[in-house]
Amino acid sequence: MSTFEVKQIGSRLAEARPRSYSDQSPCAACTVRSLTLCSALERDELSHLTAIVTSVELAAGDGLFEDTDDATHIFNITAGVIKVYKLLPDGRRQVTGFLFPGDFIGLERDGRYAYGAEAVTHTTLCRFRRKQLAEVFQRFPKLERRLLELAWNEMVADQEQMVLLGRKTARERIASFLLLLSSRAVQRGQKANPINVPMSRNDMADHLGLTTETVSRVVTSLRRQGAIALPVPGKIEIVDRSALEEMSGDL
Amino acid sequence: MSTFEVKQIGSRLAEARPRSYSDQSPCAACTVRSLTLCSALERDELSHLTAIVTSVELAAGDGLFEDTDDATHIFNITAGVIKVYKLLPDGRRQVTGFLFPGDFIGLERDGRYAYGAEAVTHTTLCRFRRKQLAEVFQRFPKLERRLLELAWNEMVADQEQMVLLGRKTARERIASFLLLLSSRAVQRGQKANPINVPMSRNDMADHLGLTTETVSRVVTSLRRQGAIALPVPGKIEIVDRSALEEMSGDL
DNA sequence: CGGGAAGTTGAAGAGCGTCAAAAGTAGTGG
DNA sequence: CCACTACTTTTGACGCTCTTCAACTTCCCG
Repeated sequence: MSTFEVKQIGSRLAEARPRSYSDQSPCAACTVRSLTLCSALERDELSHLTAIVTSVELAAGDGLFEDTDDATHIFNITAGVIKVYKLLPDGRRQVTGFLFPGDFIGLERDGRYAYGAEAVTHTTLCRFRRKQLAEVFQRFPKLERRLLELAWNEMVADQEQMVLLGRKTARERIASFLLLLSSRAVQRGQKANPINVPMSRNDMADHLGLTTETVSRVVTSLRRQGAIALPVPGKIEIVDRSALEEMSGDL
Repeated sequence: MSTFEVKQIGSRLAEARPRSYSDQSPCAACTVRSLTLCSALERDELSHLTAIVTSVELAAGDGLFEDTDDATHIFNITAGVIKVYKLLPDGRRQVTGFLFPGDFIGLERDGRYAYGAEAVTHTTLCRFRRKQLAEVFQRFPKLERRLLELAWNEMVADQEQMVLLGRKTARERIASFLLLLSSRAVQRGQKANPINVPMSRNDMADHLGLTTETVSRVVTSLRRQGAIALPVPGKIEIVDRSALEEMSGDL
């Protein structure tokens, strides 16, 4: 399946039901509302958002946008996992973040997106046109305050990631990353232990400033030493959490 | 001079003239207003900010706050350079950013600062109590919008830094850093060429995920190859900009 | 001047990357 | 249901960049 093909699927869905939303108010049933922008509005105010929102659906591997695209929209993940990345001209890639339900995507720089974004798993998103969202912001300043909070949270996470990339060893990076995935799962109301790790070794490597081979070796080493277990591909079980925590370098 | 001692100096200045500000409106004469939060307000509205602002002055090497301190204030640099950093328990340090006039400091996490902050050069700052600033925000939502813009700018910069830390070689990191310092100087209305590099090799290293020795070696190498010159300590002249740009990896 | 910090330079070593190949996994079509 | 293919992951051997450790030099500030 080509990336282009599934992008089309996403687009079709998007065009398919822009209006139905303002009637049904799907946001009222949204499971991640408390995590995201929309928590700033009361139930009866949500219609102002539903009126301008559009649903987008992506299959695993689909691109959402590239950093060369005009930053016309902002997205909000409702289900699935998205990776955002930056490329160097020679092809080196840095995955600057993995985003989960409730997270916002669409950082802009000079009218273009500040990064590329691609679905790691099958994903659904809420799509807002920037201009329209700005109008709603005019009416509800508390939305802007909420967006500011979300931005600050992300900046705190970015600080941590810089420590990881600048000062941690390969083993510390993997341990930190697994613990982070676990705690983020808890934040979203999921259980902490068998961690969902839907991204490939290569994506992990590009996120942690390593190579696939190193990630593979370290993960194997952690398994052999009994800190983690790999029951099925895509899931990692934390067997000895305190060992992982010590290895993370943060303690 | 101990860090504690100069902190006292800063504090004394801060207490010394909290009131004089609302009379004189120093913000009206502020040279970096266009870069910062205050650009969101008209001249006659500035009094609402000046009423709650306090001046702080730091000598080079002084700490502004540590990540264990209660995040009671937000600061705005008016002159000088501040470094913000995070420490690992074993002492490894990551300088997550160097901040210049117009930049904001005081990111919070769970009521504490998200990082430590220390003056690189002699520095002056505007200090706002968070609670009081929040009240002014209530009245002028456009301040929040401006803060959101500033936060987004910083997030864009953080993305770049992650690429640098995760995927660039030592040489590319140094070249990128020097070019960034140069372009940031231009943003603040200074000239691009003899770059002010007030931070120590050690600070640079901790910012770029390297060691002092490596920074020193690469800088020497760049000088020998004629890309840069070191007329005086603390200044670096870009002799061959396009060579630096090629070396940065971004082109 | 003089003493301590900052910066430079050198030699040796470690950690991670690179290259290569094998093993495992998933999707496809007969 | 199985075979075929393509991709991902794992494992191994080797090499290189950057770190580490150490000594020396330069630069400040008293």
